[in-house]
Amino acid sequence: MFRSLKKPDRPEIPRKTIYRLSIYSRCLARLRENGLRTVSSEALAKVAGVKSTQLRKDLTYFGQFGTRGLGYEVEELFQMISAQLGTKSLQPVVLVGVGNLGLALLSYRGFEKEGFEIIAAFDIDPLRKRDKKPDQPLLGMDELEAIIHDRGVRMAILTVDAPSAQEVTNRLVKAGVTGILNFAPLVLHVPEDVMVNNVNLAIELENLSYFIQG
Amino acid sequence: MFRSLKKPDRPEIPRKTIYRLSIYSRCLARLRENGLRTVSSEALAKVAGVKSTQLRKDLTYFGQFGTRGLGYEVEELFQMISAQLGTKSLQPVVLVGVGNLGLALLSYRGFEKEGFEIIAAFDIDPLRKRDKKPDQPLLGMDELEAIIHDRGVRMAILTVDAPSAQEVTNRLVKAGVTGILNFAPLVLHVPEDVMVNNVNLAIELENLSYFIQG
DNA sequence: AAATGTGAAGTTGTTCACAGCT
DNA sequence: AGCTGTGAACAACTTCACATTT
Repeated sequence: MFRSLKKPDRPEIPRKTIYRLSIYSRCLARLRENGLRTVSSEALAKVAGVKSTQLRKDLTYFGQFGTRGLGYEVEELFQMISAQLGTKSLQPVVLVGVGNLGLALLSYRGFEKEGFEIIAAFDIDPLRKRDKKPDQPLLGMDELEAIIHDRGVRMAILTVDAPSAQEVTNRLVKAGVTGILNFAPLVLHVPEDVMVNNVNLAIELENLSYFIQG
Repeated sequence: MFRSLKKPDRPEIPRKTIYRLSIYSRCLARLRENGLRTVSSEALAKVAGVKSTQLRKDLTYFGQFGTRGLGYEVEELFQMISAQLGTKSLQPVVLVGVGNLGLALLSYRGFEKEGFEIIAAFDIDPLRKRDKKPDQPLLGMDELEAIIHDRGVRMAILTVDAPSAQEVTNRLVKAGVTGILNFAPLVLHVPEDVMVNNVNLAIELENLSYFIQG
């Protein structure tokens, strides 16, 4: 993933720290399932794949949560991170562009578990025959604005093809969306107060390919 | 995306520069399609979503390619970047884990266009009924090592579920894979000379959600 | 005049070293 | 003794300022 046009909210906390918070949160959930009550920064850092000093530094942005000589309480730390990330309440999300990838994401159960609900999907041709009928309502583009307004949607997953991506983005932004997870392989231009996270699978592969020596 | 356990190959060139090279490459391809012969760093940077100084600095790691007062030749710069990224030859890739997401990636035409070919897919249950029959051979896990050896595969896309991800990774690494694009939501542990690029969609959403103000 | 190329300055993020609790 | 919390040192990356070329 790479990000474009940052919004400098809560500017003191590094972007990467927030990113790692999500990782810590998942690791803590696993530790908790395994019945662990406390964990040291060393141990948690290991499963999260970072250095222990980095983990401790990351946490200091939010306060002090550990007990010296002992470590952190798994449950308490998990709750703190959830609160910070705002993953305690379910967030409505729309998905635009129901091709292969969009369809796969609609049936991906991972989102719900993490506090997001795809409440509707939109496509230029909602009636086209697809491999599978999604569980979510599949609507035409003309209903986009109404649903976003009515449901107070602020986030969108964009899986349309490159040529229409900017135009759809403009509509999303106008309708009130301020966060876009973009799978289209191009750089979206958006106002400063809108945030775009890009996921470009071809670039990830290309990047791997370079570093493992072409 | 985030990266774990870097391999410091060609160490002088920043990781992020390589990442942006992929973006520039796509922008140049578009400009070329539109019939442009030359482009200034200012103009290219704009479509790539970066500052022009950054683009120029990125390019200096590889040499001098521009003409002062004029700009860059689109075709020449594109060729140079392709050569650097090693995207001129087709790379064989395997995909492991044919669930919803894996199936979608198998039909994603974007990879081939960018120089990667998924030559085979593997699943613990290749005969299970799926929404769609992939174009690539869908094989059982017992054939994994043989195919990797025979075809000289060095890269893998990992779309298995979290519990089996580490075990599958160990097999991939043992068989000779040195680059893994990991979609499983956990941190893989691999030897130093193996590179993992992680794509975690839930984390991307969570991250957006934080920055747009939970 | 217009644009590149680049050393130096600035900014951001990471790691060290160790003081300070329990 | 063991482990957290953190200022200070360090490293990586970005931007500036401007010399240089066409």
